[in-house]
Amino acid sequence: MAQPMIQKPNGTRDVIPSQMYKWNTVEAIVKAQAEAYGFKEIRFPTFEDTGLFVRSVGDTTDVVQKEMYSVTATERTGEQGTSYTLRPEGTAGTMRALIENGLLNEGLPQKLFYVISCFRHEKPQAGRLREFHQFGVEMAGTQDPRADAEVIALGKSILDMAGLKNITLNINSIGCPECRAKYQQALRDYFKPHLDKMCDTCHSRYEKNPLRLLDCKSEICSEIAGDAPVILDYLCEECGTHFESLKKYLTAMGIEFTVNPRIVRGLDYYTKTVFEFISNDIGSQGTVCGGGRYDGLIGQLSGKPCPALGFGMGLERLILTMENQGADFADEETCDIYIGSMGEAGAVKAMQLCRELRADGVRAECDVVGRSVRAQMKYADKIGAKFSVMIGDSELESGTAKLKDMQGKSEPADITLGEDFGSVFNAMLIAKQLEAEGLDGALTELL
RNA sequence: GUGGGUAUAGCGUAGCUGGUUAACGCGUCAGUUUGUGGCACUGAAGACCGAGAGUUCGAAUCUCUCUACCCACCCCA
Repeated sequence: MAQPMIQKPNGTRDVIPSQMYKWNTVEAIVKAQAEAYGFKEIRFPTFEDTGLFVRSVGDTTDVVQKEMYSVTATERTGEQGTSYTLRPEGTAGTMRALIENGLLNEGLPQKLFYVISCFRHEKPQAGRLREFHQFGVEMAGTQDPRADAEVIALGKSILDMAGLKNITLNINSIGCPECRAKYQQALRDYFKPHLDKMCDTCHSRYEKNPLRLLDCKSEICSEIAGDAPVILDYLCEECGTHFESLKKYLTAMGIEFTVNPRIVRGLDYYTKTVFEFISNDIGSQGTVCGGGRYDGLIGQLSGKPCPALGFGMGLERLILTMENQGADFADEETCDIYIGSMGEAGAVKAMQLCRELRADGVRAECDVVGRSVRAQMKYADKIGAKFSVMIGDSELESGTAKLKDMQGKSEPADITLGEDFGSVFNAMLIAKQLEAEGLDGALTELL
């Protein structure tokens, strides 16, 4: 009896070769834009000490309370009692690495970005996976609202480069710990007389996190929340001017936004600015990019206060939005030349030529199956080879072969199989690329 | 954790008033006279019809249980 096939864990995804171009497209966009804004790539462990996430994300948050994949090291590993957790987000690890490597001593602001996978034990649905991929940026060492505007602008640039439409930017300020405390009290005072009408989860929100009362989707609760006090009215002077400045800079950069006092975010470390880029094209999990300022986090982790901010962008959600909107992805490069063969001597020559071409960076393939000439040509067509050449006894004898352009209709050109094969072929390849880009005419004119 | 939906070859589907070897398209592989692709044609491989029980002479088709996946709540990227 065959054992049942083992399947991928719930909430994970394979990316098969035919889909890889989508990932390559978004990763290229994301990296290019991050670098354009002066951010440097950083890498850090996939798992960290559990305490790092508990302390930064917050021990009352859903992420920490019920969504972390944690293991406790056993005696066997010699680390008995140490608990490790697969990272549920990127900010905590980045900040830990920043502090641990002394980067805050190197000139501020530190501007970092990363492309990572994150893990949360949630029930999967559209745009939500247990292992998901995130592009993130973090800027540390400035409390200036220009930094907030820059970070938001980077997010906007990426979404624009990806060709996304109908993305709304929501911004809000949730203030510093002082003004937030006052606001939370005001919220409790407001909701208290309505509590008996409200849903169960809102009751626990009332106790644990009153800000969450604002975005309950139940009809009654949201109706009550409609007239609730607004945080912006409770901001202290500093937080208020910070927010006003941010809006001014965003406007100056031509970035449209909506002030949405309802966006709150569920990670404890946020202060002042919070924002989300939201799409309506990917189901209920519409936040493609979300982030904000977390001025207290570094101080909490290291003892040395340092303002910082950043965002995370869900790459699956980004790709999903692009797919649903019919956005363009970059084409993958295909085989440059397929060198087919007949007979043992031809096959050997084909292998030799392939090796030479590959040393020059040419994508060259030859038959490794032992197929008929016809079948080899079919294969060359299927893999999208730009050129093909067939080598048999007669070609070896004459020293020349027919180089066929697989896309064009022109007659095959003669090409010698000698030492200049590589350079001659490269010239053909470049000419073809220029033609494809419509530059051949311009080049002729230049010459 | 709570709801709803779906489960037939690699993919997409048909078959669902129970009845012989489960069909079709795409894809894959091979071939269509001697050494050249894209079209067309021929053929082949590939499914114990999600799993397990039950009803029945007989079930992919009816009943029950389970599992997986999808969608939504919650929360977030």
